[in-house]
Amino acid sequence: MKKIRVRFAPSPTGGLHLGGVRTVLYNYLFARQHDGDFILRIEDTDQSRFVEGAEQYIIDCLKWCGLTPDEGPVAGGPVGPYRQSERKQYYGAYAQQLIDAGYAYMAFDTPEELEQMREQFKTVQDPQPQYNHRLREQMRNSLTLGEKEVKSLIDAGTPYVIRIAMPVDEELSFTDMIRGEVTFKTGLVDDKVLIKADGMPTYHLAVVVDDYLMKITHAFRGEEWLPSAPVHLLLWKYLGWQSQMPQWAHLPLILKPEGHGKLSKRDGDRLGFPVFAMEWTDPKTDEQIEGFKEKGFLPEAFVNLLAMLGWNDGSEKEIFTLPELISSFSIDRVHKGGARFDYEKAKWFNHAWIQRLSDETMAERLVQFSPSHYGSVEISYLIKVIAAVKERCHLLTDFWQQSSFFFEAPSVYDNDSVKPKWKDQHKEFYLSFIERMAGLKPAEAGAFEQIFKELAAEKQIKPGELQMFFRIMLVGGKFGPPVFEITSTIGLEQTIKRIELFLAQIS
RNA sequence: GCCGCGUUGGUCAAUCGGCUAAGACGCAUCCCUUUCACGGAUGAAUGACGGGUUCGACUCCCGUACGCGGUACCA
Repeated sequence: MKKIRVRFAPSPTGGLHLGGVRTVLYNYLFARQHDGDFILRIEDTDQSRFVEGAEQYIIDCLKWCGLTPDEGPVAGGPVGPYRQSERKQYYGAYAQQLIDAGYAYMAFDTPEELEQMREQFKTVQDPQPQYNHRLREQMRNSLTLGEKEVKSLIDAGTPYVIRIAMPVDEELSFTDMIRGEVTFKTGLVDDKVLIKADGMPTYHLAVVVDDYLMKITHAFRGEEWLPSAPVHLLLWKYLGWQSQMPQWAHLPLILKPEGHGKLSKRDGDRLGFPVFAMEWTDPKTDEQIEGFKEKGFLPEAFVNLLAMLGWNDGSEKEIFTLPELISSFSIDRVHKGGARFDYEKAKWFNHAWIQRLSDETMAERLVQFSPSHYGSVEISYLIKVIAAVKERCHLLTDFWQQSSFFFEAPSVYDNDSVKPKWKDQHKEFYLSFIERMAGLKPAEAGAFEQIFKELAAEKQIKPGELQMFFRIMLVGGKFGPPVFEITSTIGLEQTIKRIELFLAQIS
């Protein structure tokens, strides 16, 4: 049985960004495809960084995307607890085991001393000196201090960290599911901290211990973790678990649209598109950050577009449902290179999904999305309206501006487009049009067009020009579906009323 | 600086040695429509560079350049 985990650490500012959701998505697809368990782990490692509500937020986002984990802090499961803060007791013993075996050591250097060391050894060739096999000889740690001194420091309650002792010159390699074989030299990696002075493990120790205890078989993470892979590799080896090491896949990054670096929250602010799945309130600034959900994206489209950013099935198919993704996804078709995010294409996906979903489903979604606009609307009417306007909507928020006139008469008219051409004969035309329509029964709404055209012919006015005016009477401006589609939807009474309203304000 | 990973049109990308290099987004022109869209048609636009290997290289190898990531008691 495969076990695939996804882990999340609450970032200092919170929020679940595109790259994060895509990592979960690929994990999820892989798990479903191989009939494996999909496990959520919350890494609230550092209490000072932990953000209130971040965990629930992550769970809500995943739920919205339809990527609900099988096991985790909410669902529970056999290898819990799933929150790192509740697993503290596990890490210390393993760290001690590493020290005893000579694979790790205690370091008593204060932050100031570390600072000083970096300053002192900084050169042009080595601008960021590392705490590594060379420098550790000169620092205050259990390798350089005598046994007695170490003991007295510990007895005195001196804070210390536990660092891994990276071998001087070994070659390490592993096979990444996406990248193939990747090789590192241990001497070039620093002695990473495993346990911090506050006794909490760092990511490096925590992932390894947790993945082992939880019997994780596969793990996906962002490419930014690749450089620390040798540390994790060594930990698996030193703890004697090498044969049970999970398979890793390092996913390519999602890049800024125009250029340089990873996509960040600030890019969204700057360029006017969301980067989070759902709305997030920054706990420090109280700033509310709109997510894809609030922006008017369908979860189906969101998942679809994310899946295609860095993967495709080799065919021309672009629109995939989640079940289709599960059956077509394959990890070896995931790209190695990062992909720039393109908001225009994202909207195109959403447009495609709006057309794809049934009008009934769209009605439900719209009522949910904007109860203030659609909550009290008759559903059968709403479905008709959706059918009339959906092809011109890219976002859920487009619906109201494309359809408000189906529910209420326009409050402003684009008179600039009317006045230069408006003549008395036009007014006469519409007055007689009202008269003729008044004789109709409400059910004969379909006859409007015929009457309109007959009357235009009688009065010898071009129907095209008349339609322009008619449109503005009905919707207020030059937009919306074909006019007679509108009249037959809003009905006889409304149509007459709107003509009258317009005539009253134009003269 | 060092280490790792990348590099096909503006963007997402197909191609696993036979290429006249797909498709999509975006863009342009035209058609449809006397609205805004949708749709349809057409078009402009791509293998970073230099060496190999090979009958043949976008595809394999080696350099160079460029980009990204890492280089924290952050994840």
